[in-house]
Amino acid sequence: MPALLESLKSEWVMGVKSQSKEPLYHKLYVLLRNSITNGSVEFGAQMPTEQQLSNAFGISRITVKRAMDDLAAENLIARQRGKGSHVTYRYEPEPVSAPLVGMLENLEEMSKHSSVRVISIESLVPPADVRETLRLNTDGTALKILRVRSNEDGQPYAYYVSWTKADKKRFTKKRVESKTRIALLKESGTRIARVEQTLSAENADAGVGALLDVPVHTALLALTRQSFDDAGDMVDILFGLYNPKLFAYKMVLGLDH
Amino acid sequence: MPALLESLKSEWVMGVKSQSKEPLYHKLYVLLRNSITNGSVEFGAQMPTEQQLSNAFGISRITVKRAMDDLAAENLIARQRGKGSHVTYRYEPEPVSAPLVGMLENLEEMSKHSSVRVISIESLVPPADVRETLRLNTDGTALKILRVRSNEDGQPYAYYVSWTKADKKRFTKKRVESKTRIALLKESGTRIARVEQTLSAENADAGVGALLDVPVHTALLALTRQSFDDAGDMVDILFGLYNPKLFAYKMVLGLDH
DNA sequence: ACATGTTGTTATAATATTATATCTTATCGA
DNA sequence: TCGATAAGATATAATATTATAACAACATGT
Repeated sequence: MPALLESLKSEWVMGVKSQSKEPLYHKLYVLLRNSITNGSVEFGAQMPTEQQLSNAFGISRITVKRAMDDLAAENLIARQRGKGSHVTYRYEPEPVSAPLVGMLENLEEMSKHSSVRVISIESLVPPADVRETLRLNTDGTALKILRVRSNEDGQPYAYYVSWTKADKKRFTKKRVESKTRIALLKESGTRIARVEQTLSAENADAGVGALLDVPVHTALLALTRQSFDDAGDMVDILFGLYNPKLFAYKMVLGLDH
Repeated sequence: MPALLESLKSEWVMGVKSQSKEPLYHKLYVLLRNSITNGSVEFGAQMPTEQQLSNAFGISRITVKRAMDDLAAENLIARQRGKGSHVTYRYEPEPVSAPLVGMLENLEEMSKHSSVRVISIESLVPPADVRETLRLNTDGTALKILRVRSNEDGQPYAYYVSWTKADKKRFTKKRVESKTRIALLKESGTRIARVEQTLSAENADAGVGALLDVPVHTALLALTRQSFDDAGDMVDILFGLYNPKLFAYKMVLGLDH
């Protein structure tokens, strides 16, 4: 038996017993995918045949085929009748990314090179943590705005949820897409005097994953920005999630000591 | 219609159209769960009844029931015939990240409330990307240090990999654990004049996950810190991964305009 | 006791998923 | 051209999932 097949079989008998519930074809798919993406099987090399895997693992060829088809659908392998399946994925030790860098100083600059799509604007009852900090109008609602920001290539890189203590009239879709929320607040007489920001990280859920075009569970850079007016009252809170492949937060510090 | 139900309905019509494929009962479950865990519905409050949700959302009561049953199975609500379903989950406004650390100014402060464990110190040939930016000594090696930082409760919250252009003699395990790397560099005559930091996010792999005591794939706050001396040469590069549950990066900005 | 409101139980139809077998077609070397 | 290797196509049986309906049982106020 070829060394690769031997190695896979060994992993298979381990993995099958531990992880349960998932269908066979999917467990096999994951196993094979890992062997490709971690470089165990090199670019261009032939995968074990359906028959080989079927025999070695004791499952039907069709089930193996299903897993292989899934790999092909992800463009990890190319399949051909009579020839076999060959790896089309090129293993790169470290895919270096050159993300768009945002600095505090040039938030306006940033918006020049990107566009915003407003998903929704609604007056809703906010979650308790927001409700507590934001002082609310009589009906207990605030303006919830969902937005996605994309770069010049049309790739979405940021997802925002904001809660604003403001009038719905001034915040039409059009206006929000063309101006910053801060500017709109200014119009209605609210001046932002202080901003607190917290940077953290969060996993993408299905919804955000779809909007930012990243797989579920991708690590995203998370920003919470609380804006306060002159009186020290919070008038706006923004939660942002950034695709780290496309956006990173850079700062330069000068030291004296 | 009650405000809460109104609010939920609004979210429902949004979410159902965008997110696809998942079964209705699960989408509803997620929607309701969020409204509970984020505190929109308070502890003890009565949930909308199955009939109400069924009518408002245009799905069968049984499907609603399934979602509610799932909530009950998670002990988020208690259900009772004739009475209704009531929230049993107590919303806690989450004590915002314990070590809230700002910038370089209070790095020393931070180290007072935490401890460092050095995993390894080695002179190695760094990977290509590090090697390029760091100007190296004759033998082409740099000092690679792996560390884990824990808070006062012994919980590990940061994992560091650093590459330093320095003498191994000065960087013994003991010394690294008691002093900052910056201070040690200072001793050897290297003064840090400028620092560039980039914040991003990264998924925990198995190794880091074990060290930080988080599940694989947890989103971690990722920091890259490049330190430059007077001459503008980079003398140190640090890659840090932080558990966002225990550490967040906070900054306060005053606005003039 | 009874009407009303609310969840629990049981049954069921439609569809999707999972794993299999059988037959077909393309590739390539002898 | 033939035989050995591969993957593709079609069919199918057993389950699981999803969404529904109709009826039963409990809680509460009048």
